[in-house]
Amino acid sequence: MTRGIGRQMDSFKRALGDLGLEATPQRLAIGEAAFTVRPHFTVEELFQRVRKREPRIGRVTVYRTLKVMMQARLVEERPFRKGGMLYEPMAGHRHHDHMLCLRCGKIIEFENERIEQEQARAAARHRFQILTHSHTLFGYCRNCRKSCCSTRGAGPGECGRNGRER
Amino acid sequence: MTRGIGRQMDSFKRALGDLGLEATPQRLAIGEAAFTVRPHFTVEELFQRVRKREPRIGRVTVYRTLKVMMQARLVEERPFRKGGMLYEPMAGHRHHDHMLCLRCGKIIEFENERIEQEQARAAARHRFQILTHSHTLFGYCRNCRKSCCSTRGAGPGECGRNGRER
DNA sequence: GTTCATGCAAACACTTTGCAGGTCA
DNA sequence: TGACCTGCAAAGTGTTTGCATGAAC
Repeated sequence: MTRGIGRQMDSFKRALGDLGLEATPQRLAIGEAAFTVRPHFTVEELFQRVRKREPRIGRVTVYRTLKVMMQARLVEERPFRKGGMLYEPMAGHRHHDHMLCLRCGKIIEFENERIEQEQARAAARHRFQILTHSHTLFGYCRNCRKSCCSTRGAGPGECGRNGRER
Repeated sequence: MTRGIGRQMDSFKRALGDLGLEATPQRLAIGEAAFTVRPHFTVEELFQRVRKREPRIGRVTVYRTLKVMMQARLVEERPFRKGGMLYEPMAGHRHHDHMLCLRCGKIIEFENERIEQEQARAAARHRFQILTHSHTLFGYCRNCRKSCCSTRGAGPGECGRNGRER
């Protein structure tokens, strides 16, 4: 199931038009890859995927196109990892937040309407206009907390190396 | 008012001892600077501040000491900005989350007990053990939303350059 | 032929690593 | 002397920029 990639591509093409940019084969290939690759991807993953179809494409074009897609709000940038962003396509997704396992790197999505409401209320109280937000819980997932230290006080990194750290 | 820097330094010294590390003048200077510099600082800011007192200190030592302080949970890393982390001392602070103005770079702290509760509930539902979390709203602060476009759909960067972007 | 987009290489910013020298018991 | 720590320089990583080439109207 491709969760409406046609519609997402249509939005993308429309966005390109709106911004006065051409729908080049490279941009379309990048868009298609971004909408079909796994839901949280790095630039490098996207690049590798695009390369399979368009071997002559450059990393730079991926960066530039991603920036366009962000402007059009078709993807969002997530500052999960120290070196390098994770990207996430927006369309066809309900809004959600994330739990990130520090050991195995697993990403769990969750949604909570009450948090969204409280968040909006807090912003209103400060006359702050929210454009986007990022809410991420870092810790250990169901599996990793078993095989690992289980006291709350212990910091990550004390249980041996984890999948995402180096 | 220095919000208990003596106590924070004590915790730091204890943490160094616990980790089998020596309380060298460099480490202590970095600790002191970290606890007295503004509440969200970059490595560079901390480095410059430490340098005033200890001109011969190196950037590397700042990085290394910051890592120790993170292990001891005396500071936390915040992935607010694209290139480079922001650090925040923990002790003497009640827990809070952040609103970050994309135009002027202003950081507003807020706390909301109900969000914390819901967050804990969501984690429990997934058997996820939270070590830390990051909850940040990106948008425009009270002042910048006035002098700027005010439609929700417009993305950052369309209103002229902002303070933190380049 | 002009305009816009691409892709290489280089530049850039942040962080980590290798290693020689320094400090202190 | 030995253990640990520091600081320089270099390497590593992710991202952006400069510029010559290339494609499309």
